[in-house]
Amino acid sequence: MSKKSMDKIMALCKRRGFVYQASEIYGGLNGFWDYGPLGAQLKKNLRDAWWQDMVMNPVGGKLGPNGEPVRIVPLDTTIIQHPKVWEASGHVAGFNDPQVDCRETKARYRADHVMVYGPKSGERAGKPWFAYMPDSPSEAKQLKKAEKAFGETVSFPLTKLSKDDYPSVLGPDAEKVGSLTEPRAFNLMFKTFIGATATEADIAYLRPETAQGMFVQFKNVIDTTRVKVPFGIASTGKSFRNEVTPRNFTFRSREFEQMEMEFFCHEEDARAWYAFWRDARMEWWKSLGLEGENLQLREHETDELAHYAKNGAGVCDVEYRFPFTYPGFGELEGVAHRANFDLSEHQKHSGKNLEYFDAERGELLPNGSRKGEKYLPHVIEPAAGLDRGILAVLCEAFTEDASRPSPELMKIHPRLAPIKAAVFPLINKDGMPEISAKLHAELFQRFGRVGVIEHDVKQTIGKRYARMDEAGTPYCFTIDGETASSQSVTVRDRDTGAQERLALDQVGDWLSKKLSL
RNA sequence: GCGGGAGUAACUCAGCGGUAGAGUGCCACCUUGCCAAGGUGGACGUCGAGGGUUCAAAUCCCUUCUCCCGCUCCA
Repeated sequence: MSKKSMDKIMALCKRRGFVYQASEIYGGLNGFWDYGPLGAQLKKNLRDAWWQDMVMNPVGGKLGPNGEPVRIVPLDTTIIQHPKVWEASGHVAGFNDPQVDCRETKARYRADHVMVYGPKSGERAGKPWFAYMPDSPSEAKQLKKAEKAFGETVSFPLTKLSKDDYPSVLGPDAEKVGSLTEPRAFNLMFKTFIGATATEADIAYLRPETAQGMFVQFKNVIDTTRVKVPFGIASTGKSFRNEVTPRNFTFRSREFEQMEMEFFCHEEDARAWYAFWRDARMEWWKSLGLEGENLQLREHETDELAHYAKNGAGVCDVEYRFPFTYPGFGELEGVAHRANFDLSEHQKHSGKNLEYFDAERGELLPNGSRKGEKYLPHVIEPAAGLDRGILAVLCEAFTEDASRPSPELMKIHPRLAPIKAAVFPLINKDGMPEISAKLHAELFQRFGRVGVIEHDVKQTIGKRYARMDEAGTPYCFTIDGETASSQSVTVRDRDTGAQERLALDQVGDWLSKKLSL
């Protein structure tokens, strides 16, 4: 897959009603996307699949590393939380990524990523600081210059310099000294006001992730549901980030939907649960048709770990090879051991005790019970992007086959396909439309709760098949000249175009089996 | 946010100071005998938006918005 096919995928998404640009008639809005009729259904199907496999019947009934069934409860929390939630989570500080621009090369850098070479002696003697980006060609180049200027050289982060030093910095690829601007903050959280007066005191933020709602309500869930550690809390919902540059179709949007689960366990068990969820989540994406070399599991290197994940059991990403990342990969879901960072921060900022009392731990008492242990559970967090999942499904499904009369088709997994099947009369006369209408009504009645069953009598059969190919409909049932006499129909497979005959009264059962219902 | 390119029908594009066009798609009717077939007719545009120059602007100038490519970012 290449960039070129991404254009075709986007065109198909618009043409068939999967994805539209938000507010399109007003010129669109950068970083915002709407889902059309097919896309909205596809998105619901993916969200439902997650809910089914994470909440209602976690991991398909597979036992956890403790030998017990996995227990997960759902939660639905607000988009706007108390502003202190984001101070506790580190988002107020962490989302203020200061950036520096180079006036000469027009490059932009994150201030905390830029490093500087200076003299070991501390005496610069009018010579510049030599800035560089680690692991870029500028590193060796600047080191050479710095050694020539200072002899013995040391490196440190750019942010250690004071404001007055910036005019003396030589930018990573710059020729002239002093081309770097001072760091400027870009707050990535959407700001809003609570109440109609809209004063500074009323400032609140739209959540940048759903996770914090689950940590904030951890104690309520423990106190009201009789769940015992280990267990999980799961949520789906919209989150918002003022991305500097939304790009790549829906991949990086400013408003997006997450499917997150926080799994709470004892610190000793964190490693086992981390491995369990990492593998389970990878398997889940595979089960939806993202198989093969376009899907990979990547463990993070220790130096790229987030603030909450240092020294943990690990962090990894389930990554998909999108056409626009090819030959690289882009993140679909992150599985992180967050330790007890979030609970301990909320405990600190709220002043409320969030410790869990575990009656099954601690020393054995003479009466056979245990003394119990109080602790802040550790968290394994599988956090998936719903919109990214949709995008991966669309990219994976998109298939070009020049040998077919309809060269573009969407091989969407039957579980996710927005339209599950279509019913057509071969010709719109000779009694065929009457039979097809009846079959459609039957199927609609039976399968309406899992997806759409389409009925179309207009235009040639080839056009109708082609439309269903692009919509990703896995099966088409066609009433033909033989149906009336033999009480049978043909069923066409979307992916192969192959047809077989089925008894008319067996169609429902056949479809049910194919959809694994 | 910075630098480069582009916005004309739902889509792909032509027109580049003088009455807005084509193909595809869409809708209706006819035709139909398994893979975007054919015929006839029809609907759809303040030429991305706002301002300016001109007798006259899709066309020239300015501003702005959006998209694409880089920097950046990670659900």
